[in-house]
Amino acid sequence: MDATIFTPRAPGRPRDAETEARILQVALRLLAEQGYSRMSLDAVAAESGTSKPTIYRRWSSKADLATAALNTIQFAEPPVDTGSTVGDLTGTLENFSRSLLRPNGMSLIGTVLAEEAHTPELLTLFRARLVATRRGMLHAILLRAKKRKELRRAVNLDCVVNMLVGAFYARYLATSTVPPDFPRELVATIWPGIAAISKGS
Amino acid sequence: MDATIFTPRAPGRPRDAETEARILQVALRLLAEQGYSRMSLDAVAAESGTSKPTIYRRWSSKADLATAALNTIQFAEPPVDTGSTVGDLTGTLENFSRSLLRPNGMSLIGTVLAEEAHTPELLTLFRARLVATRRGMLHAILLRAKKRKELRRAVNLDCVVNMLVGAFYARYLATSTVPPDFPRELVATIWPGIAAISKGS
DNA sequence: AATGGATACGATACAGTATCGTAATCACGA
DNA sequence: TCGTGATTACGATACTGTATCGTATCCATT
Repeated sequence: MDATIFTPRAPGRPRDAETEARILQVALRLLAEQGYSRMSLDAVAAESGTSKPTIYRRWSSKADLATAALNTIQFAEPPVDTGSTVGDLTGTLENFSRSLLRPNGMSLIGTVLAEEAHTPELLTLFRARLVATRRGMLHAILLRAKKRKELRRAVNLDCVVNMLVGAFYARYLATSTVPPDFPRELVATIWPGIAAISKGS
Repeated sequence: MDATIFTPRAPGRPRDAETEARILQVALRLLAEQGYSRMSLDAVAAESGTSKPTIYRRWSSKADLATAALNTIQFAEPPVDTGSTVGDLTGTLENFSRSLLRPNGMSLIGTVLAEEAHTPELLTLFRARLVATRRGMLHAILLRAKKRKELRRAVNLDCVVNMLVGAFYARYLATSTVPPDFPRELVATIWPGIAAISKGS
């Protein structure tokens, strides 16, 4: 009885799913490379080997296409599990660092922030799909550690997450680079301040 | 013999210095509100009560005007000196929080990041004028503390600066808000990890 | 006499729509 | 099995209205 099982009749020529994927892929790249307002649908159509009407048949506006493109970003990285809290934090941050340093990773963040006033749905979606996911992973690691009594009771987990994640933004804003051992250094710097028992440095 | 002492001849009608200031002020506001590519010179001219040729007589291009506008941001806040390292850090971060929450403070950061590929001079200037200044103040506070033996010897000061500053970016990216006691909480969270002697929590 | 400012202009780019001929898929009938 | 028509998607192109950057022309000011 489920319409998704007995495929409902499709009267005419079916849409090409590959075309759809190609458009979204190009749109996401241009969004990151050039920012929202510089991303033109003419360019998206040309680079994806299609045409504007084909795009508008699928998405109702530029903003609609942009959010759909953002929505295709998949969070492929599985949760890290190294056995130790420090290792899990470091591993998760290393994944973060890689995705941030992907070409135009920071530009994409800049774009959604810059468009907050004009196209707020971009930031909303970015939050729900990427920011929240990443923060949730870090938060889960810290919460587990807290339940194991590895952390001081008074530690504000959100505050720690903000510092760990934000350090990458600050570093990039200052230098456009992030060294490979940055995640390890971050964890090493913050751990003595949040760990339950302060052993020797 | 110095031309700046004996005012040099002014051949024609002198420029109005107030006009210049008004243009820059409007340009900076629109840059933050709408982003670089949406900031139109027509709007700048209209809102500053002047016209485009008047703008182009002073700055050679849109990018030139935008960088000049960025360059007018003054770092009025004096260095904080409360007598204690924790107090200085907190006070400096509170200043930071205020400037960040000024309307469109984060949008401006987003714009310079998003424009990194297309108009890199914005990010370069933003770094030199604002990022470096703020980081320098925090770094100085930490370095002074280190010389007073208040910090562990192994602490990486840059790393701490990145975490303190970055936490604001991360928080804003996640929620678009920063609570008033955020600076205090940040310092409270990181201090036990970097202080030389760990006293009771 | 030389520069200031304002209006108007040219050139270009963009979002979104319309049209045209073609290709793909289905339903139906021979 | 083969063909025919109906229906929808497709790429290509052109178009409309608007926004934009940067410049030229004109009069006012000093």
